[in-house]
Amino acid sequence: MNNISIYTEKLRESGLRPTRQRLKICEVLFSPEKTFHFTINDLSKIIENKLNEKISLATVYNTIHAFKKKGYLKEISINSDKSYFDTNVTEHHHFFDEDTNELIDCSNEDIDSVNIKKNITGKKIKSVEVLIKVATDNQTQK
Amino acid sequence: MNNISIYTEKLRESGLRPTRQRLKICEVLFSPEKTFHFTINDLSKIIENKLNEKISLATVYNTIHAFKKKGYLKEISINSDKSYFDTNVTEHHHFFDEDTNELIDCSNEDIDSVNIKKNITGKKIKSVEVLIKVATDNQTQK
DNA sequence: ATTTACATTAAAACAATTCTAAACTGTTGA
DNA sequence: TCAACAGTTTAGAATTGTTTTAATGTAAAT
Repeated sequence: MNNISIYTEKLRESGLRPTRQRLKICEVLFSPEKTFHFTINDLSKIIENKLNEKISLATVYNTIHAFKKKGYLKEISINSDKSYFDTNVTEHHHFFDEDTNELIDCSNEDIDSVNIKKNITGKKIKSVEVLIKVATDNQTQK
Repeated sequence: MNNISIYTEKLRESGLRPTRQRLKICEVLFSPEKTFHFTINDLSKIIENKLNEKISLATVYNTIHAFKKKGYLKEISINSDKSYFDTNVTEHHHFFDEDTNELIDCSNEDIDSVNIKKNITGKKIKSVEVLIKVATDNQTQK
């Protein structure tokens, strides 16, 4: 199965037809061997610059949201001014570098599993994620 | 020391003069015995309804940001569409109820301390916070 | 081919936040 | 006392990220 058919499959699974624009989006999201974080704006710029294709923002938003809903992408809230998405959809932790505003995956082996002793009555735990804020030593906490 | 002078002190510490409007904001933020979470909009509404005072949004934003900068408030990012602030400025964890969009403090005794085995080179850990998303059992993960 | 459902797009609408410029307030010092 | 000043408040404008709209375009199914 080549990449195009993988992308087509993912799009169909997400309830979307495989159009030229959407396949370009897939190319950016799913061809790199490493997972990564991005904003809609980042993604838009990458497509425009590297792939020489101008896709309207509305299409990008629609596609990203469909992928998120299906579970092919995951949204991460670090600061409130924009949304970050993660191509790593497994439950995992993050470092956030306050100097550079960079978000870095934290491998699950690098952190002991978190033990929660008490839960909210009548509720089930859906996810447990740790955010570790880091900065150079002289930096004050944000 | 009565409340007003505490508020005056906090404002001065944050580089702000104690004006009528700002004291009203302090009254909402710092008089309750329990810490709580709020959005700028919440705060604005509370002041308008309960305290019978209409304060312009710009003033609310400025004051809140000065308090945040000084460390009297803390910003929490849960979802990207709005900013939540917390009057509990200690390092602590949260439950987030996906059914109600409610943010609930998790007492430090209810969770074992998180052990991070590996850090980012050249960086110092500024904070480690856990976010536990919960929902009723039949709910799917967001 | 024609029909139909879905897609793309630019532009408008929207919501949260920030900025601006004018009016206001309180303090200071002639 | 009151003029001058520094800091404040405010409404409204501007900005930014996101969503909606409505017109046009495209592809699949009959």
